[in-house]
Amino acid sequence: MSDSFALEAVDVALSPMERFEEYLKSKGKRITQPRRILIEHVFSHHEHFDADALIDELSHQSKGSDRVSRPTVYRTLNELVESGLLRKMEIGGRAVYEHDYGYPDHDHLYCTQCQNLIEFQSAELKELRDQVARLHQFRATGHRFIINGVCDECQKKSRRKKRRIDLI
Amino acid sequence: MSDSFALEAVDVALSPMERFEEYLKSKGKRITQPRRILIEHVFSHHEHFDADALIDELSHQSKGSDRVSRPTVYRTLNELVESGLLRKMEIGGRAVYEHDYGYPDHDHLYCTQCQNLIEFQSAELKELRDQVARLHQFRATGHRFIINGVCDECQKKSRRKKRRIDLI
DNA sequence: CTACTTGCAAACTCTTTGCACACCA
DNA sequence: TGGTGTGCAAAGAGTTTGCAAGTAG
Repeated sequence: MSDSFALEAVDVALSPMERFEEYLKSKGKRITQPRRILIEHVFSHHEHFDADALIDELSHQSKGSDRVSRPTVYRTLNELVESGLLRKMEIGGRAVYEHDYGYPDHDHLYCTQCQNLIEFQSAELKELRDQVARLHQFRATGHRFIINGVCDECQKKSRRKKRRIDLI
Repeated sequence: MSDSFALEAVDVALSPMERFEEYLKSKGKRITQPRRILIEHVFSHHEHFDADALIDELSHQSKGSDRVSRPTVYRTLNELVESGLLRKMEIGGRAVYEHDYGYPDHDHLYCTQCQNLIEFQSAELKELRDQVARLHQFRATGHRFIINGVCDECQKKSRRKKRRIDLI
């Protein structure tokens, strides 16, 4: 899954690993090898991903040293979300994760053809959100805004295909 | 699940049942008893609901005359979405449906405490959406905007509870 | 040492599908 | 009558859980 890399990373004092260790300590949890492997892996790429991809990469590989089991992948993903390192969203019935820590707030364009998520930022949206919330005496803690449609790439592909058909 | 009823229904020429019959005919599908029961039931209340609620109400009841089986509930829900009568959204991993036909476009505030969906309309949001899409050469076909947080009701409840604890 | 973690297998939830019978047009 | 639709049971996808063995602190 390739993404748009238009957004700049935010400067953060601690690395994701360090931040996760803080979180674990604060909860009386332990810094274990599987947790280390998983977070290392997750923060080495900057993409949207789902649990299945992670399981393919970490669990299905036969070499034993840096293998992480399916349940541990799920358990750790939940911890990463709870600790604020990852953001989780549901698209088409499955959970999709992305970096949250060290990454600016943003929303997404979702191409229903190629399934790509394109990120964008909008200050106006945040204002609009708070304005709506205020109007309803609602204490907003977050939001999810996804614009569905067809990305530039896929539109071009469709046009090319259509032209080919027209020639017949 | 009780909702806010702030939104006015839009005038439509055909009843949902009639509209669905049109759709079925156009697809060479048949107007059957289970489909009639389901749509009648769905459009008699004006609430957000999930497949499970419908199955409880239509499938688990033992009396045989207006019973609809689980698979037929799912099959018909998909047809209702495809025909434009219902809108489907995913919240917390499960599908939630609401009336689309004869109901204005809107978005939602989602209370993470009581799970209620509160509807709101915003023309600005639509403009914002189209503006963002244009900027990315994206052909927008729809969007989903959900503001998460705590509704007025639940904030009041929390405050009452907090006060009781403070008194101890 | 002791409580927290892991991996395995199995359970669970939600949704879809194969198939024989039923039914609408 | 012929093709659709239905209900049943069972399969699937995605995720969680119980438990015995392993390991961090």
